[in-house]
Amino acid sequence: MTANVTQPDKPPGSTESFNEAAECLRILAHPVRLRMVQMLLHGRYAVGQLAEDAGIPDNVASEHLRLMQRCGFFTSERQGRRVYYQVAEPHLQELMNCVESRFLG
Amino acid sequence: MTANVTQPDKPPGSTESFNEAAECLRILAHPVRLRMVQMLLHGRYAVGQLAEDAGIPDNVASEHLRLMQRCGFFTSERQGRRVYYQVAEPHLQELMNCVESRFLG
DNA sequence: TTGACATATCGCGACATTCCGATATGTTGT
DNA sequence: ACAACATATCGGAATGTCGCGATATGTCAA
Repeated sequence: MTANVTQPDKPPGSTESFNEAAECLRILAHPVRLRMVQMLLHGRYAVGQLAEDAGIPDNVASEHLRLMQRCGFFTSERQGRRVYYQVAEPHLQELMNCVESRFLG
Repeated sequence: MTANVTQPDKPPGSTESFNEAAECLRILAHPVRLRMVQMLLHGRYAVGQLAEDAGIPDNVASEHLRLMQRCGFFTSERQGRRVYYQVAEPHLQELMNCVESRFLG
């Protein structure tokens, strides 16, 4: 038995779990996408509204939203000409709280 | 006054703040770096130990650690031939809790 | 000083991300 | 049908990221 006195307890977590977590954080790690998440946690917005708020063209906003939809963050719902996005991942609220308390509080 | 009934309250946050937050999350958004943060939140480790734990060469580990040091996550302290890193950003614990509760719980 | 160990740095190729213009699809009103 | 609007998709260019090998720096023991 090799007694390692200094560090006996390594925290658990599989490689696969860290890959998932990292991929999820990578999606979140963009200023425009962060803002969109924050907006959609507070209300109901369509693509054009989010684009205007972020100061970017509509197609770019659409690409960001599609990316976040594909990884499960959002769902979308068409209503007339507009497409409204909404938060689908419950942990986004908690994560955003951490981010806000560090950078916006 | 233009009354927008559906969305009267946009959440606050400057562009600069979102840039900072996104940059910080981008650093965190890597499986090896996530694991290193988790390890260093639980104990005291040197470069070689973290490299072995993650299954990567020492120089690659050193690069990841340097990156996280430059953005304020860690500080380092030489002790003999080894260099020990430690957490310097207090919000890392809270952020890691969020990540763990979502992906490792 | 020499050799072995531990960490850090550099240059480079492979790959991913981001944004843009152009174009396509879907919706509404006339 | 058509035109105007809203969103989505595609190709490509610029930029960034990642991991590697090679090499440099720092430390200890003999």
